[in-house]
Amino acid sequence: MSSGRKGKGRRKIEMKKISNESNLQVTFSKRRSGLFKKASELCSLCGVDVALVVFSPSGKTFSFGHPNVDMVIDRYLSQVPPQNNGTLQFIEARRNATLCELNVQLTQINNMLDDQKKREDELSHLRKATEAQLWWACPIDVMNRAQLKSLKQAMEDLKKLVAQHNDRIAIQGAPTQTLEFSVGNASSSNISHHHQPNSLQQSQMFAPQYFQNPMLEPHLFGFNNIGGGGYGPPGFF
Amino acid sequence: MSSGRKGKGRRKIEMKKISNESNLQVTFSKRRSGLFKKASELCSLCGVDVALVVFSPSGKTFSFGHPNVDMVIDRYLSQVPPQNNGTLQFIEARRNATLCELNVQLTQINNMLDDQKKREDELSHLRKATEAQLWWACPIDVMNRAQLKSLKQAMEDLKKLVAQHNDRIAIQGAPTQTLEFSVGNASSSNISHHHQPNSLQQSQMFAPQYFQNPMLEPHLFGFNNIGGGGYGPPGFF
DNA sequence: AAATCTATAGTTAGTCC
DNA sequence: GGGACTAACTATAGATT
Repeated sequence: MSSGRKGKGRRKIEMKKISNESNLQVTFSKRRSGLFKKASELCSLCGVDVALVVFSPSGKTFSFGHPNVDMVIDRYLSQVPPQNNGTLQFIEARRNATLCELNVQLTQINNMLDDQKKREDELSHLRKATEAQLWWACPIDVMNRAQLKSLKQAMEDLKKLVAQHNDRIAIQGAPTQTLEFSVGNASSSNISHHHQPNSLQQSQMFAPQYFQNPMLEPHLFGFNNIGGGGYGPPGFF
Repeated sequence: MSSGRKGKGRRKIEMKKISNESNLQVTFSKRRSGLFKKASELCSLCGVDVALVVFSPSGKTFSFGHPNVDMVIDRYLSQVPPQNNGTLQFIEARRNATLCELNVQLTQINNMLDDQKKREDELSHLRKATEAQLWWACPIDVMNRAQLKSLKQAMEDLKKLVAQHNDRIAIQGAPTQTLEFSVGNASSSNISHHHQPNSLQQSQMFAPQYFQNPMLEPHLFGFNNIGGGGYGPPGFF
């Protein structure tokens, strides 16, 4: 009774995507639980703000936050935007989604203004005609026309601004089933769901992951030692 | 070899906020590392999307995400809004903060447009009247001038609003020190920093935590067993 | 797919640099 | 703050029900 007993108890596993579907599901559940527990413990012990969001392989959403997810996300988002470069520029994508509506409205406004301008022109024309007959008419209408012209210019500038702005906009949709549990003090648990018929969006391929922080010790994770292509050398952890 | 040796090695700790400052700091660092590692492992093993954001007691931001934090936040945010009811309605509070201003501006713009339209109508009316009967009438010029003038004013205001609007969209506030590490496959690591002098915003008091998910087993954590007030019974974990 | 079990892999509290 | 150490403590892979 010494060596052969390798079949029982925890065994080390390679740190790569689990191929066995059902195995993956089990591991996901267990580790998800562990992860959320750890996060909660970190809050409890250190009283820090934490947000954790996990999408299951089947597209379900799990999240935890102290004081709550959105608070933390907000805090996070409010400090990231300055980093408008490259990868992070889409940060406000969703924010801009609504902006898109605003742009639509602005466009409408522009259209209306154009119409107006047209009518103004008509008016101007008419007045001109009138003026032609009224020798004592004042030349102010010329002034008016000039004003209208600059006005139109202004509007065009405006339009350009909005267009630029619009370029920055991206949108994506897809609601998901979500459910909340109040944890800890049970004062304000609220539960709500909505449905989302969308199927899982996980890519089988791994996209690169990012650590973003001032001093997360990469060496602790050994990530800086990774030479090969995978997520990490087998058994690294 | 039995009882006295309590001084060395890990000891169980109560699951409540650590009072000793420096102790807390150490624990925070260690557990933060562990948490991020676990999160990363979950990604590696199950290939799921994860976002994790942690604010240190001193206000520093640590984050991890697969494929990256903002992607996941975006996904998360894009599914929560439909749930506009109750507690969660404030979800986009901050996000909407800026949007709110924009809406105010739009409203103003719309109002101005309405005014314009009204004037348009007046004008149109007047023109009709003029056209119909008084080809020799002069007063329209005056009318036109006044109306056009105010119109121009309106447009100028509008332009100003839009300009402001644009400024605000470009960027606001508070850069933060942030650093990213690419994890796993080292293809697109990008690193960037900036500073954030903000001090810690943690409340010493714990606000309630929330779990938000479809089936995160609360009993696994024992949270549903909590009768008292705290985060959990001492030694539960 | 979830609850339980078990042995073990992995994490971390306390302490010293 | 970070690294190293040790001994405990915890999480969990795999099997079972």
